[in-house]
Amino acid sequence: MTAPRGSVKGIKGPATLEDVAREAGVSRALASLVMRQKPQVSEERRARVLAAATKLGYRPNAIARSLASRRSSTVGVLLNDLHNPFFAEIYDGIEQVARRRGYRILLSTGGRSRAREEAALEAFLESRVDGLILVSTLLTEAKINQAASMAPVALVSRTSRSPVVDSVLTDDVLGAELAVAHLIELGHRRIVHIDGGRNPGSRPRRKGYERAMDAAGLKRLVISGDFSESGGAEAAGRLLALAETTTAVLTSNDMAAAGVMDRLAEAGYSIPGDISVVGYDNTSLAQMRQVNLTTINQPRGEMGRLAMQAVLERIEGGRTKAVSHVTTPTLVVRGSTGPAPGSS
Amino acid sequence: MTAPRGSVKGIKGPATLEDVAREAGVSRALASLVMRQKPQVSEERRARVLAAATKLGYRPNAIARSLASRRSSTVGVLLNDLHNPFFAEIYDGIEQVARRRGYRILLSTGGRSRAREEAALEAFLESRVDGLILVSTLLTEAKINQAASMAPVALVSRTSRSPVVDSVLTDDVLGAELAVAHLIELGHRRIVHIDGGRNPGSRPRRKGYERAMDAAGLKRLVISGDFSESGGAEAAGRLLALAETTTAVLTSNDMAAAGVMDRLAEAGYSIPGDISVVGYDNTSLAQMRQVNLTTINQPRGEMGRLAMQAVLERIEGGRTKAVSHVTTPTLVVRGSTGPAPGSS
DNA sequence: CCTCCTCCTGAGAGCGCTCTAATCTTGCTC
DNA sequence: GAGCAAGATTAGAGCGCTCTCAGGAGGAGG
Repeated sequence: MTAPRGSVKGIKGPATLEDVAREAGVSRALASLVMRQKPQVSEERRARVLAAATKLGYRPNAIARSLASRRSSTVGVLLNDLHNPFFAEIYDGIEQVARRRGYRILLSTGGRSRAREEAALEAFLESRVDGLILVSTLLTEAKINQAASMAPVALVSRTSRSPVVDSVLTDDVLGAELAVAHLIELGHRRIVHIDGGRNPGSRPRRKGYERAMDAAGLKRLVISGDFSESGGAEAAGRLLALAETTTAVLTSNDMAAAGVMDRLAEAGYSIPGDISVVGYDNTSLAQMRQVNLTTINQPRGEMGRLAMQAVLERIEGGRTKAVSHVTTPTLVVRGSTGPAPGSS
Repeated sequence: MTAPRGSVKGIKGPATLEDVAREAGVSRALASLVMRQKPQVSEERRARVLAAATKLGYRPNAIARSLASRRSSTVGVLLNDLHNPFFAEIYDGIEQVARRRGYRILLSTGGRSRAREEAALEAFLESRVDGLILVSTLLTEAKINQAASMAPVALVSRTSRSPVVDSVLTDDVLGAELAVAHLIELGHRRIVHIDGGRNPGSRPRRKGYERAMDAAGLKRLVISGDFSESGGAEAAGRLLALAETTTAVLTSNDMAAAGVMDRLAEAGYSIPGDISVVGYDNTSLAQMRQVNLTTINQPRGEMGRLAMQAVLERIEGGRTKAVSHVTTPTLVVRGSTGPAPGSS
């Protein structure tokens, strides 16, 4: 038994506003006003239209609505990696605001590939999203600016010199400094930084490390890595091969830190007995007791919320001046850091 | 300096197909044929249209296209929890097929709340998605069937008696049996199951546990839990309070297993020395050396791919008979399981 | 009882594109 | 060179909705 679709004659799709209006005995325009909850409709008519809509199982066609109103009420969100729990919480913040304000979210992932991010961006633009949130994107400035000429853009965890793009970031220089200060306080002197390669956010973290090390008069050593577990493990391998005596490692994200810890443990080092490890992001991963990682927290939910709000301010509020929200990172001490060996 | 949008007169938006056609000196219909890569167009005209499109920076309006063609080329994907890495990989599989076949994905998360899932479903339907993939959804059969009357639906990790809905699942009964068999082989006799509460997939896993225990003539003990770390920890707490002597715990997902391990370790038990723990899903979490969890693998990427293919078969192939793909789980032995204490 | 205002209501013109049906070209055949 | 099939191109009618605007219904004021 197939469910009867729509109403009266022949093969008709879902009920349209026209059908509802006819059923209620009013004009299509009036029915439209009711569906959009406009005030200038008499209670009696409103009730009649609503009843008709329910009777016919009417469901507004968002596509037609978008075409006619020239607004899609949709914001495109581009995450570069769904697997990183860091992004899930940013998404939560975005989603929360979107839901409250009646916006839909079109989500895409770049899969850590620039080409795929470009394709996703193009798809967003074709879908005529009203706004765009690019999280830790790999896109070039040029592409971002081009997109910004079509719809408001907010960047998360990525800076931009563009005057037409909003951004939400954490003071990563400070974050890294916090981490290094913590290690120094624990007596560490040989502190290595495994950086995040070309990922956005990687550079300021390295800079914070360098600045803090310089300020303390300590020798810097940076090993290149990336934002993944395997990248961290691989970098740790290279660190071990250097035969440098190191007592602490600052990584540039938690996943990389987990990889580093793996590799070090495998090589027989005890953490934090022999080597202390600090991550970055305070993802759910770091919070797990088995990982128990000292790390730098970024207020992710808040960041997502700020980004969505920034976009909405441009869409609905007409703001045109770029804003940049810089949130403050905090140090979260857990079990992966301890006194430097030999320092009483 | 604001970027000039579109072309000629006044405040015009982005270039339209009409503009392109005019620029190329052909009809709108012809330009449309070119944009849709239809073959019946002479090379000369095709090139002219393409050149005009490039010149004007034309970008097809997906909304207008959807309205006119009555297909959105979009599939809605509802994940119930973005934080569970299990879902990220299913999404990868879905996305991979979607990309290859030219479909967009509209993603929503239910946030583990049925009300929010219902709202998300409604939004999908209003957006006139061509198909729907519900992953481990909390939605009622009635809602699912109603949705299925509007667009093809595929369920992942959730069964349905409905004859109009496709489903992709893992043989969870077998999975749990595999886990129990493994534990028995290691000499365990007192094996407790911490189940997944009302989450889809939880029931067959419990059934597999019960069946395997019965078959071995062992006493069953099920403690209710859920699919989260905190739920696992909490259930482990209740297990400890029972003062039962237990040597092995089978949880119903990896996150819960991590919570269980936390709680047990905190209570002074060594894993797997005193108690063995088995998870379920083989998420990236289980693979981490720090967690190193013996677990049951589900072919997630494959499951996502199958779901997307099933939906496409209905959209494009016109299939109407329901299919149900059952994938085979496998046991992945890691460090969280070992011989039962006392069994040589 | 008529005018002016304030509210409502309904007609109609699109939004940018697809798609069917009709028209126009060509290239062949005989 | 007429006749015609096959291929290339175009006109035109929507898809379902929003939105502007003219016009109608009441009520207050004169």
